[in-house]
Amino acid sequence: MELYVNHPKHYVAVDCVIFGYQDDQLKLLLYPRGFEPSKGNWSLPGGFIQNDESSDEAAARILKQTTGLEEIFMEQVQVFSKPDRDPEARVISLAYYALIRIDLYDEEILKKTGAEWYPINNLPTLLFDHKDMVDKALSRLQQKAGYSLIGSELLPEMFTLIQLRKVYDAIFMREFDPGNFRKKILSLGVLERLDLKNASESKKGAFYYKVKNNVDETGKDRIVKL
Amino acid sequence: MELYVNHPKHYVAVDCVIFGYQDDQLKLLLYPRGFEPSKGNWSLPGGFIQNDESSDEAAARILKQTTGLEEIFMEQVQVFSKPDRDPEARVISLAYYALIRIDLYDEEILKKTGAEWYPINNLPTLLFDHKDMVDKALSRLQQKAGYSLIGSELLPEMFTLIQLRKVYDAIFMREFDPGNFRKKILSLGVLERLDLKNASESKKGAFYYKVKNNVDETGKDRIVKL
DNA sequence: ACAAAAGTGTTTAGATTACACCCATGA
DNA sequence: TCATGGGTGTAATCTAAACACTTTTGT
Repeated sequence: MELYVNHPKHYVAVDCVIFGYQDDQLKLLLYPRGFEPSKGNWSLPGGFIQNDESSDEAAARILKQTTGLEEIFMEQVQVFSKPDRDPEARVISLAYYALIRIDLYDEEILKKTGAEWYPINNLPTLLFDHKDMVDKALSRLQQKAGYSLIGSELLPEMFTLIQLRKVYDAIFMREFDPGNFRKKILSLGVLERLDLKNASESKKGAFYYKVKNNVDETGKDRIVKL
Repeated sequence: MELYVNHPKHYVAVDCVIFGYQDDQLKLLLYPRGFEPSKGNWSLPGGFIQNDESSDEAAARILKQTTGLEEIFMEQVQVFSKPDRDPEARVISLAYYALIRIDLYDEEILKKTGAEWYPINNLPTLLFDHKDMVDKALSRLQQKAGYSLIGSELLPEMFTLIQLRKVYDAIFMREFDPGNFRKKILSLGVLERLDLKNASESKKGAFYYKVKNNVDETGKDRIVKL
């Protein structure tokens, strides 16, 4: 049919805000841009949506290519579409964010591509409107983390409540009260305590927990008052 | 530069979930689809993003075309991009939602196009994935209305607290306690009471209120516990 | 024994909820 | 005056926040 034929087509890109957690800090995976325009700026990993894939699939593909990881939590942020946002061509871009475990990240890729993990509080100048994408992605992450334990995606399968609290400290850029945080999280009923302690970070040792299977964490109680 | 040239281009559409409020109900503006495929289904008003406009501008343009209204509250919902969502061609669609006053809506347009206002609880079969768009838009609206007085966009500039409560009843599909709702809303400090009463809906008459100018309503207190 | 981190308990302030009650007015 | 919605007040409950206290263990 000829219905659509009078309308323009556009390049549609996906850019990924990839969050990791290391050294008590929330970090972002960035790539050096090796060509003009804007050579020298850092950029979010991205790519173009192909004919046979949805945007979710494109985002997963790009994440796989840039980190080696699959089956990762990802979520749409929003579309960035100012006609001149990329001076080279009209590109409509859809931002995603992902939460990954830096300890699973393939170090080889870092070396090959020159990618780096930057602390969220100390980012270099970013390409185009990528800083806006990061800001929006962070506020989405905060929102989501406010009513689910999504922050645990940044940690290994087993983690202590202290580790989890520090992740939340990093995500919300504030310090949660240890006692209150523990009580609040446990009251959600989505964590399972293991018969195993982490002895490496203290003398007494802290119990490991893991997220219960088959638990729909969202829609339950609020973790952080927003 | 030839960097992008190997990648496919796509039609990018904007579809608008247009909410209105009438007869104590939340309603949706729908268009009859007059041609195949899916002739007879109802559809959200939509259009294609042009070369010189952002998606926000496209959404505003489409809203203007279909309702005659300008400067309306609109917000991105999300992208729908399954490769086969439109059987006719690969179309990536970005859903928006808007809140308009039905009383300002141009009746002429209804007659010309066959458009109709449908109660949100009693929708006909919708085109493609438009039902998903509506569901997602509604939950975004609820979320936003949960921490701002955005619901007042559905009412005239002056409204009584009873009218506002009924709008919130419709948005959240539950009944708020009259006394508690009133206290909560007033405690936000974003409404200004006028020296004017609405005598048409009761003997005693209820004071009109309006949203204060220059007040950033968001980020304040929560209205509805989610 | 004691320092240091893990974990528990207590107290207070504030918010939410349910619901009783008073007020103003037209018929 | 009385029925009807508009508007206020209050007690019971729940939650968040601050912070003191107890437990465990390596040195």
